[in-house]
Amino acid sequence: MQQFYPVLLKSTLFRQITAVNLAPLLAAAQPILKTFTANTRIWQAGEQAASFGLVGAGTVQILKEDAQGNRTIVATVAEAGIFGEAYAYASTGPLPVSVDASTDTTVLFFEPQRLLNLAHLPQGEQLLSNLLQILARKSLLLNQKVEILSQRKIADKVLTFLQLEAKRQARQPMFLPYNRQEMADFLGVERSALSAALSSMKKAGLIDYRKNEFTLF
Amino acid sequence: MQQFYPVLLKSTLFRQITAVNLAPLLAAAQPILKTFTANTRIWQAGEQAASFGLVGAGTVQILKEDAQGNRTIVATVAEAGIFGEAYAYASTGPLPVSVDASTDTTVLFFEPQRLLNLAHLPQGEQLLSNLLQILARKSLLLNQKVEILSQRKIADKVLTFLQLEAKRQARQPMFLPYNRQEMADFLGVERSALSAALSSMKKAGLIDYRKNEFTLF
DNA sequence: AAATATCGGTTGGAATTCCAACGGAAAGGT
DNA sequence: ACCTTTCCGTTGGAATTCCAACCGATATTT
Repeated sequence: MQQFYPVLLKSTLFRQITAVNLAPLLAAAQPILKTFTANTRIWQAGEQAASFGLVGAGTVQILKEDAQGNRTIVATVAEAGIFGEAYAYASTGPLPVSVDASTDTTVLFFEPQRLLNLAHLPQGEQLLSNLLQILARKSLLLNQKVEILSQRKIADKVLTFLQLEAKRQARQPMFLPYNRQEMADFLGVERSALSAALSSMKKAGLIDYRKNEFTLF
Repeated sequence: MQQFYPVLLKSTLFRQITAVNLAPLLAAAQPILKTFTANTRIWQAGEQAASFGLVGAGTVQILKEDAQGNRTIVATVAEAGIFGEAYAYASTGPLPVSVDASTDTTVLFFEPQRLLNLAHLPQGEQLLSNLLQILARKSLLLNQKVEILSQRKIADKVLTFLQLEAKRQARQPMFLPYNRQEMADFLGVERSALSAALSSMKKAGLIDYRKNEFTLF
């Protein structure tokens, strides 16, 4: 377990926890450590998620599989990231998504209710505060995504997206961590339609861009 | 304050808290009680939300105001409901929405970090568990909304929406708490286009409905 | 009961987006 | 340098949605 201390200390869940307090917290939290080889399933949609995972090493992918068997990557979680926390604390019904190890992976599984008992330990409240912050920020991000997807025209989706992104990065021009296809997927539109909308907006003087570097006027 | 005990006891925040434990928890949480007359502003978009509110009496509305001054009702919060918890615990930037009292209203404002100190009190952990559950379930609801809005065709939005609703209500037929206009707003489409899609889906034998009573085949 | 308002389905043309295909530019591999 | 792959803008026709308008049915009001 000690081998994962550096990863844990840089995770959002253990943010601001000092090294000396980490061991007692972990001793009380009693995470279960499991390893997975590349391209194996960690959780299957339909299971009950009684715990949530922290990626100690490797990378996992959250997948949505529709009735026809089409796979969609919902999210990628890298080292020090956590997954399943919303399902674990909502404790409502089976998982609607599956989780795969995309590389050789080690996951620390935490029992949600056990973390609540840590409040009396040194920095136990910090840990709970981190957990609340993680869930709260996820809600805000999803709220923003809903706001974008609620726009009916591609140009409006782009503008809403860029306005939020400009606030987040607090600088112009901004660099988007997406290529056109990924950006189109995020906005819920066709890549070619997005390209057309972007060049028309550039022509109209609303925005400027070159590759992933965008300016909003 | 005692007058609000019945409301608090039926709120999701104090769910499962017994009457005898309520007073000590409130004494430590020290919510600030404020009253508002109908149609007055509680929070203005742009402010920092340092606390979150629990509606002790009345009803409040969460509003989004765009650059042109158009108001959109994002949510309505009734007695015993809470608002602003995600912004309070995310502690990230100014409010993107405003909050109005739609009737004469009393609000209890809680300091987010103060609730973390309650863990050692009787049922203090229950309170934190409730808080985590509230945030977690909000994330799941938003996830579902994103899933619906990501569908590009109205028929697919309707099907996704009805499938999720059928799971939630666990019975057929199901009753939707929306009229057509509200349903169209929720799905992010035009009312007339929704009506057309619904009747075409009924003709195709995919669904059946009469007013708000829907069946999914 | 009559008048009024609300709600939901329909319709037709305009606007928008999808979809498949193509091609040039850039990046990566051998 | 050559080949291959990936990325992105463009194009044209099909499909879908928007938008305004209209209508009948069903409440609601007076």
